[in-house]
Amino acid sequence: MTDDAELKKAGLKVTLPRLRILELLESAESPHLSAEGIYKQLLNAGEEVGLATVYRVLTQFEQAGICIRHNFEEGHGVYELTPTHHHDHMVCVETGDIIEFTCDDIERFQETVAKEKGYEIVDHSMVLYVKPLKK
Amino acid sequence: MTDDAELKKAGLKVTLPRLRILELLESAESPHLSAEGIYKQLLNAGEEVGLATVYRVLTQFEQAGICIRHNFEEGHGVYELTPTHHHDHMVCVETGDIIEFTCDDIERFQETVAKEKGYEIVDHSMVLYVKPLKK
DNA sequence: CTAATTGCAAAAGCTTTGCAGCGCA
DNA sequence: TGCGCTGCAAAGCTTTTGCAATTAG
Repeated sequence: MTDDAELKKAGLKVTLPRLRILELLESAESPHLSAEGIYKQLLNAGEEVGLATVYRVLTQFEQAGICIRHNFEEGHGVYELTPTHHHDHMVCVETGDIIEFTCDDIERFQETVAKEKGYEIVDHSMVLYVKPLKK
Repeated sequence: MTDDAELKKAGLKVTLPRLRILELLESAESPHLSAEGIYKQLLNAGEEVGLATVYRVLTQFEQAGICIRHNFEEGHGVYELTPTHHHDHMVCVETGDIIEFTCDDIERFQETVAKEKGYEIVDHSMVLYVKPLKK
């Protein structure tokens, strides 16, 4: 689906700020971006956009299911395109690198443990804070 | 260990605000408290304390290992006494209830998956957002 | 045309910090 | 006594909101 169609499907008018932000999220270089980061990249690229618009668009994208927001312990939100396949994250405490991973076994145990307590899972967040293994 | 000794061990002078905050954290009724929540409880109890002091004391407690801070997706930090036995949390999206749970199997898989990526775990946060099972 | 969208500036919410005075050891 | 601690007020950060001007459809 084109970006254009994606926005229309979400009931959003196709505007330049929205297209640019969507493109940034889709670009492979930095799949995890903060609002501030997106704003700065747009400014550097010569786009005229307000920080408030970035926040508004990201919120709309999130509600439309286009992207999701993480709250790692960094003091600000981090956005990524809604993954086709669910995954979780490790954050390297030394480099700040964000590593994606999946673990079906863990998911299965999460379901089990929730059921034991009388609940069903709506969503979950799992972040491993890690450091590189010594060689 | 007495509260008094606990503070001294952390290199902190034994003061009224610190004792009161430590008592609140230890009280079984509300093991998960926000800075604001602690502040209000102290005011209601007739204690004279500043919100800034509550934040400072909680930060000191955290650095001393007395308590830990969680960042659930509520827009503010939540503190609890450092658990003797590690556990994770479920947050009920309907009632706001916080349920503690442990799952050794999950912990084991986390170690494994981190090692596969060339890292070792420093810390982790796992929060399941759940809703009650329909009967 | 007209409701949606935008940029700017102001404000809001949580948390931290500067500072002068107070209090524990 | 002396350094740590406290309360208050002010400032910092991320994020949200009000508003008038602009724009997509």
